[in-house]
Amino acid sequence: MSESKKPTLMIIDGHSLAYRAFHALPVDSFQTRDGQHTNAIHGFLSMLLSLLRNEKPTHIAVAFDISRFSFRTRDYPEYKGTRAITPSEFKGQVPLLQEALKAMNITTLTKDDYEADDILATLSVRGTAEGYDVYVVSGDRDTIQLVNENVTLLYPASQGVSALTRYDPAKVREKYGIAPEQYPDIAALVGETSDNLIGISKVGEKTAVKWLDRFGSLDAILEHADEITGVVGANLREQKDNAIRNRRLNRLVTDLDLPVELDDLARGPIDEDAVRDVFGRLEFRTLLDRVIKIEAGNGNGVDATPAAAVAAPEAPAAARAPVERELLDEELATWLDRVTRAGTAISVTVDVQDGLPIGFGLATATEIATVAWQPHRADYLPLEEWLAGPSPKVMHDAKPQVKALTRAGLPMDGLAIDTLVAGWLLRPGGPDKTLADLVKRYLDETLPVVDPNQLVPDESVAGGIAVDSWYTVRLAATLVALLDAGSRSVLTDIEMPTLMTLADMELAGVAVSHDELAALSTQLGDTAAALAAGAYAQIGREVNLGSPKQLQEVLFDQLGMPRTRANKTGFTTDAGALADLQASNPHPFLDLLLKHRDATKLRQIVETLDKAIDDTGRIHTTYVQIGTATGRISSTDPNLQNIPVRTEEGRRIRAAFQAGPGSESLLTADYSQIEMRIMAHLSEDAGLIEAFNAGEDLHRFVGARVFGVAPEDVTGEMRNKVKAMSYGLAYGLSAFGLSRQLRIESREAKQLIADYFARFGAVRDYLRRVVEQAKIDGHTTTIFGRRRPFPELNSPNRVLRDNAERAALNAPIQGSAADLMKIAMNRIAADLRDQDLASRMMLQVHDELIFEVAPGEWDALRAVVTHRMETAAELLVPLDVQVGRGANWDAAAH
DNA sequence: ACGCACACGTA
DNA sequence: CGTACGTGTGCGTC
Repeated sequence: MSESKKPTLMIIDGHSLAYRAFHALPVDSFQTRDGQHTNAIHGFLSMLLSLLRNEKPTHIAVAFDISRFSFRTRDYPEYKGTRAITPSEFKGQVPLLQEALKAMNITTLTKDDYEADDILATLSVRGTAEGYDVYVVSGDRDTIQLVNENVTLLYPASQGVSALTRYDPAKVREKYGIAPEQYPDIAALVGETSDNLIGISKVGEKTAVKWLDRFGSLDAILEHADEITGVVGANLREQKDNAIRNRRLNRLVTDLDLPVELDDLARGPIDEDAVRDVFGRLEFRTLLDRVIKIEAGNGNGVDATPAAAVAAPEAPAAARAPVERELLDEELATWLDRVTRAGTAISVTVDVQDGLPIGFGLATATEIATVAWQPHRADYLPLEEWLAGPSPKVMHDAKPQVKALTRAGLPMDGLAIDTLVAGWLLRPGGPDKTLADLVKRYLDETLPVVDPNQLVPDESVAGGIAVDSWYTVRLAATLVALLDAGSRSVLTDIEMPTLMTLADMELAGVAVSHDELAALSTQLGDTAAALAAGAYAQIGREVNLGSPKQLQEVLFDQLGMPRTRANKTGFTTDAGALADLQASNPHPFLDLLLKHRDATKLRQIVETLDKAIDDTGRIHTTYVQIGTATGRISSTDPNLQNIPVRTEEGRRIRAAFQAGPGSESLLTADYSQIEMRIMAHLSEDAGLIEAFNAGEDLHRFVGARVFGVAPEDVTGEMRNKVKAMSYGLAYGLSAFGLSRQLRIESREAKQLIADYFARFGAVRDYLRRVVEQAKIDGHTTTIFGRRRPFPELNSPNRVLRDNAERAALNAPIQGSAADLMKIAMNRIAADLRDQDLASRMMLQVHDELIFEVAPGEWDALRAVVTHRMETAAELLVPLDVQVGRGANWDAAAH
């Protein structure tokens, strides 16, 4: 009757748990006198001893991976391809751990060409067959499939290895809503980031479970894929190969040929001498005592520790941050002095409230501390001096913190690493937007967060700014190790200075006239209302002109117009299609609708801008430094990088951006044809280089070559054609696209491309080369070393691959231009400081900068700006900068 | 309240 | 079937 009569088999995934321990425990705090790191061994053994004491297995084995290569990587080379390289501090600990296990008489198992998980699966099946209670201990979610009435999974809690969650079938159902054996079907659909298995787009756990409930299995889901509606259904049909592959790879092998029988795994007496020897070398005194004690309890049946029967949970090991202390008065100076002298990296997190600092979290890898801060208090002087000095600071998402410090009159210097930016350089366009995201991905831990709704802080959750700092400083080390030299120099030489520059620009803001915007809004509103009334009169009823759905009814049903290009919800009503309709089926409604669209769109922009004006009459955008995959910055809240310029009406909005009080004018400076110049440089095309060195109109020069006429004989039409071609090149334009844009026959477009490349062949060679090299490297690289990964270049899905190819040929061009501009901005900002100029950089629109000119500084500012922009890099062609001056943004354009 | 699709502004 | 973004609206879903 008693369950304890049944033998208990415990099978542990050694690599996965040791690796978790490695990240959970500070590596610096666990080393022997001669420098051997031991944190992974310590964490693993500590957990093992708890398991032995609490679960009392009669049989036990620990499985290890032999290498990162297995039959799965042969099947799918990208399998686990995104895993960070194993740190050397970890690798060295594995053999020592195996030695310690041997001394404890615990069998370790490996199997060539398979993973530890497969060993776990095989033993778990055998154990069940032979009547064992089985415990599987693993940090790999794939092992959930092994759970059943006889098999329990012990899975490390997010924090590290000190707490294990017990998964029996009921627990699996509670957590995932499915039976354990269904888990691989879910995982196959959703994908598994840590294994680099991409699932079905837009399908998360919820959707996958819903489908599984409806159809019963992955196979059935795929069979009935046609019955699933909407975008996810389409994605499923398109990407079903992903799911099939994932399912193939996440199926664990249960019939491995292993060199042991279960009987061989019975626990036997430890080799006490060997244990003393190994533990002695590892300098594990406390652990040695625990091993001996457990052995005593195990060996003769006399339990020397009755308390163990109560099964008090193991005290949490150091899987969490060091104990936090608050630094007061002179402690602060002493602490900073000691830590700075030791040369260890310091992370600081500024507690920002309402845009101002109210406290600080400080951390090294082994210590964390908090400091409350109030203005004008002498006790904080050491901290303020440290902040203002060059001592290297490690931060996460530093920009808002730097801004808060600046507002409080605390300048900061010495920003060494922002982990948010470093993570972005590793995976630009990736999903990691927060500290928690990065901690999860790179440390494989869960960032503790204090629940802000909790009135009484939960003491068991060690969260807060000091803990954030501790995670940040550990993260920084991992990220820097993962960055290649080029990316590291981009981080240090370009991005960190840019962060400081952007902080100043955001604080400066730009003066915008509310009066002008208000007048414009009223006028546009009136225009829109009149246009709408006219449009309604034309169709004899009122519809919502902003609703594409209703417009489709009007155009195609009521007015009987020919159908336009299809989109997901029917037929497009975009401006291009409406213009085509107007040409083929003229109708007053179309014209009124288009004009109404223009007016309402502009009014919407005006309204958004007006709302963003603060009480000093300025708009402060937020630049998102990690906002793009190419290296550009983006702008939000409001976006000041898409202010209209092409139409007369639109330029009236620009005119509302003005030189603020106390300044004499605005200065705009932009790079002319920056991307074409970069293409000339990268391709080394002699013709294109000559075009830029000749100094005449680029498109006229190119047109003359392409059409074989003298430059003065290049017609406007010829010029337009080559202009479209030149711009399209860097985007991967096709003959089809070119013919559509220029509204010419595709035969003519093909001929134009042929003629173009006949004269500028090196450009074509370069664009091909970029893609080929990216396929080999897996990434593109800018002139300055910025990388963008392109895993989809080798995708079997042609749409995905073609899209990736176009993005890949564009990335070095757009990215190098972005690098250039950032370098120029940083140097200009430095010059403004060094020369004590009061003029301020305010806006950046990718290839354009806008400054507010302080009285009397025009000449000095113009000189600095043009010089720094022209010399940001030495290319094979000159960099041309156009400068304009005016009372507002529109007038300052040239 | 939220997410998606559309449409459209910029370089 | 041309790259890179952000925002507002409508509309279906929650």
